[in-house]
Amino acid sequence: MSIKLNDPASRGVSKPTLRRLPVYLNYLKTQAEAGKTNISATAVATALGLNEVQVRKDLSAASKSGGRPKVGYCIAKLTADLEEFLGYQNTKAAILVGVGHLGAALLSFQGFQDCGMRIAAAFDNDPEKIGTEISGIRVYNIQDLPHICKLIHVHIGIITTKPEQAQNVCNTMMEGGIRAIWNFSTAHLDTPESMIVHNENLAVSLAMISHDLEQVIQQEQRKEE
Amino acid sequence: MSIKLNDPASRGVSKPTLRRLPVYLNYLKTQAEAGKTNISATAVATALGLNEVQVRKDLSAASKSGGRPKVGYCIAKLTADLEEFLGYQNTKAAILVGVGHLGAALLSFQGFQDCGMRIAAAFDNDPEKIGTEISGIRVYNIQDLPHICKLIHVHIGIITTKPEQAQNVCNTMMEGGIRAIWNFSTAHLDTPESMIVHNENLAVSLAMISHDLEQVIQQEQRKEE
DNA sequence: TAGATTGTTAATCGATTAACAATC
DNA sequence: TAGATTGTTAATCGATTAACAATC
Repeated sequence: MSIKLNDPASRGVSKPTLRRLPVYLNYLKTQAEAGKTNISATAVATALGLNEVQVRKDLSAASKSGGRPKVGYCIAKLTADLEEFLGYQNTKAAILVGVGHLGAALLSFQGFQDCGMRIAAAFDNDPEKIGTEISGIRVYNIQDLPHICKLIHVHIGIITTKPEQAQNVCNTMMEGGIRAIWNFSTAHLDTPESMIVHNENLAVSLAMISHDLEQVIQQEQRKEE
Repeated sequence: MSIKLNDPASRGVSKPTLRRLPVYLNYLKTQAEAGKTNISATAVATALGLNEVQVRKDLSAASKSGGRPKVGYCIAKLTADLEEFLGYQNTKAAILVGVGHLGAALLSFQGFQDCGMRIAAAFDNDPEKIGTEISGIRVYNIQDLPHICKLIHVHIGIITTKPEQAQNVCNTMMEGGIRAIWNFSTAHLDTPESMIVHNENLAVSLAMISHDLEQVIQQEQRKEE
């Protein structure tokens, strides 16, 4: 295997850059709504608290139209460029397994459409839930997953089950031809290298917040002395 | 200001390391449940698909008891060390604003306790929601936020409102003495440098998944030629 | 002792930032 | 023209990985 999988660098942007692009996109939308038509990389950097060279580099990597000296970027064009780069145009179907509190919340979340994703079906093993609909999305029996997946040509699988069930669900998803897994459970998934796995681990975020918080508080106590 | 805020390096671990620690911790728990008493950094690295030197460095930075050559780490001790390092012992109170689908899901989430966080109160501006309880957590009027915050000595604020309301909520939280914000809205928050802000942006995750997926699919098509 | 494993010091790699030339 | 801004090339910084010495 010559090209590393999971490596966005193959299309010229680093992972950190890729992470920042949606943030720029979001900011551009607020500025467009505020009635602005042009914006400079400098202004974006200042507003978001980032280094301006970094922003410029990011934008020039993802935008094909580019900006003009003294004028900056046309917000409408840049927005379109970023959306194209991020693939927001061609909507990708996804399935979700585990219709608990979090699963149901994601099914009801309206923001995915704008990012080019649509949850086509949900799955659970609870007979009470099977056959119901949440925000217009039908909940199917988990056993039907491989069959239904192949039917609707879906590549993305979202796991919102308990950690104990996650690996099993993951295996079932692979059977159904799922290529990328968005894992909201804490479980580490064992997958072949070709599988894309993105872990959305709340414990990780919380750890960072707690740690930073402790730093700040300790620092303050030191100051008080 | 001599020491950078928001910089975990001040206690000797880099941000990437800090992100991996909860992942190790989680894996250790599964191994303890499986009846193992000792584990080597090598084994952890292999299981999680990480570089073994990286794991060893991470563990030696966060563990005070350390491992023994040929034996590895005592899982129980290492677990305790990591939990202490991450501050899971002393439970931190948090408040949540925005009791929609996602907010309610977080209120019902049982996993926070294990990570040293407890949501003490929730807030909303919807009269239908104010006064109700979700998983035993009372929903208060957003107007009472500053007052209640000062009363219960809380440092962490969780924002699960619509993006339009996020900045306002953020300001109210600062009034109430909140020091760290866990922002689940897409809005970029404008805060003083001393404020800790952690953005949990689903669009960012989705962008990474879509991008990786596109890479893999394009690569396959190239192969088919 | 031999070998597995730890923990550290040095080399490499990649991302950020600084400096600069180009241009409207 | 002058100045703001773009986009790129070079320097710096930090994290990962490799090499190695220590130890049970």
